[in-house]
Amino acid sequence: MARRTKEDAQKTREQLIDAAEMVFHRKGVAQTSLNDIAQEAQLTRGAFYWHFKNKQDIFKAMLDRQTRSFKQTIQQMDRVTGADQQDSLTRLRDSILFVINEIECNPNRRRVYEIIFQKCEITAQSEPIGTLLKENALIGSARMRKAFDTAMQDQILPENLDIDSAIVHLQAQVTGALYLWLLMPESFELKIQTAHLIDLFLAQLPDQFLIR
Amino acid sequence: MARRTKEDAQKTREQLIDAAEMVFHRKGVAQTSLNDIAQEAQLTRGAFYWHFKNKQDIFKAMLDRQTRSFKQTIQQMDRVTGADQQDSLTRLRDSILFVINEIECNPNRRRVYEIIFQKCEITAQSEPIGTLLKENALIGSARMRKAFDTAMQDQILPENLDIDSAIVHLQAQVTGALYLWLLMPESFELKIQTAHLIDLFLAQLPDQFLIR
DNA sequence: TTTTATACATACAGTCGTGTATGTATAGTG
DNA sequence: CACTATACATACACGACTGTATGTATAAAA
Repeated sequence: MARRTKEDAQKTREQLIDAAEMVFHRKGVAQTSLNDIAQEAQLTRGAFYWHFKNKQDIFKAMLDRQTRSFKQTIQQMDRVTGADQQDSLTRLRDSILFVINEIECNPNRRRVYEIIFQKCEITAQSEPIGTLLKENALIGSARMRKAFDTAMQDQILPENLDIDSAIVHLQAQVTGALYLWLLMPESFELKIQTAHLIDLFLAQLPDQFLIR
Repeated sequence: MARRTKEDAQKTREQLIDAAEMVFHRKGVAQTSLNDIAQEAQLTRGAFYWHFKNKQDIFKAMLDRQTRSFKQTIQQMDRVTGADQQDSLTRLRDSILFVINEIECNPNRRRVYEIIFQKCEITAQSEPIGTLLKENALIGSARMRKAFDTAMQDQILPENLDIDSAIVHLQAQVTGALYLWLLMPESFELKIQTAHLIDLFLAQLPDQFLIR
């Protein structure tokens, strides 16, 4: 073995991240040694240290890759769904269900989400995972807020809707369903129940959550 | 220092569990060494190994203590709430809010729940945490099922209610709210929003979730 | 009162993981 | 073509943590 082309090097970097994902998922982040990752990728720690500073670094790289890939997928979906003219609430519904479907059916995404929810520790010294989780939650609530705002402008929702409460409720429902399903996938059908959840929520939205 | 009475020994055991709780919460379970725990308790690893087999063992002991204490607290609450005759749904509502209030306001419970949700890894080789989480979820859903069943017998709920769906929805809502609040306690008021959540859910329960 | 088991503290050995230093074949560069 | 930087593999040094062995003062038992 010896020096490869730049493309080869990029490939081994990806291989290392792939391997990290697998081992993190199998053993948990803390219980994974750099040797575990290198072995899984059929490489040595020499290759690892060439591409990454330490475990923290590859963990961050893994999350970054997932985030970027997911954002791209969602953008593609937005372009498709945004094209046909639906009301903003239906678009919100569809995009949430799209995300849920991605996590359920795309093994890579599911693996990373299981790592996030179950296989890593969120502490001050183990950033950036805590920050990332909060950012993701904020992105989600921002999207919901946007949808509710435009729905109010379009007279679909009443003026005196308590948007903040509505966001908390919807986000809690979706997050909780995802969390429970990742913990016990056999206990219910994620897509069906989530769809049901959102539909009921949106149906009652105009009547409930009113201020005063 | 030397040998103490049996009561003293029991006390040091509790001190060690207390210390473990604190350090687990601060650094995460995996990043905590047995020396960390002993130091936090103003003891040495000698004391630790007298009372516990290893980190796994004290982690389990910590969870057991919490579970037993929580069950006791809930039983006391049940006796009080069970005394005055309310319908089963209101009792379910009150007991869920009681649990939520305990986790929010009792620092020990909150700490342990933050450990469970954020500061430990759920893997096959790090049992019993995964099993405990699933058991807890099952206990919760069993309580809900019981409440719904008696409510149906009391004609408060219609016969053709889809209990399984209803349980999933309610549990997802509560779990999600708790998860999000423990992650971002500043983002919303847990008790208020959870109460709102449950009330809306119960209000729509007779009309929605019907089979067919 | 002597003895023994207890409840720890201290000391030691061994393992494992990390980070770095060094070696090396080759792709790229002038 | 010689040369250099790259992309790794290998080797080494070090610390940290674990588990156990041993020491010890004292509560409890006899």
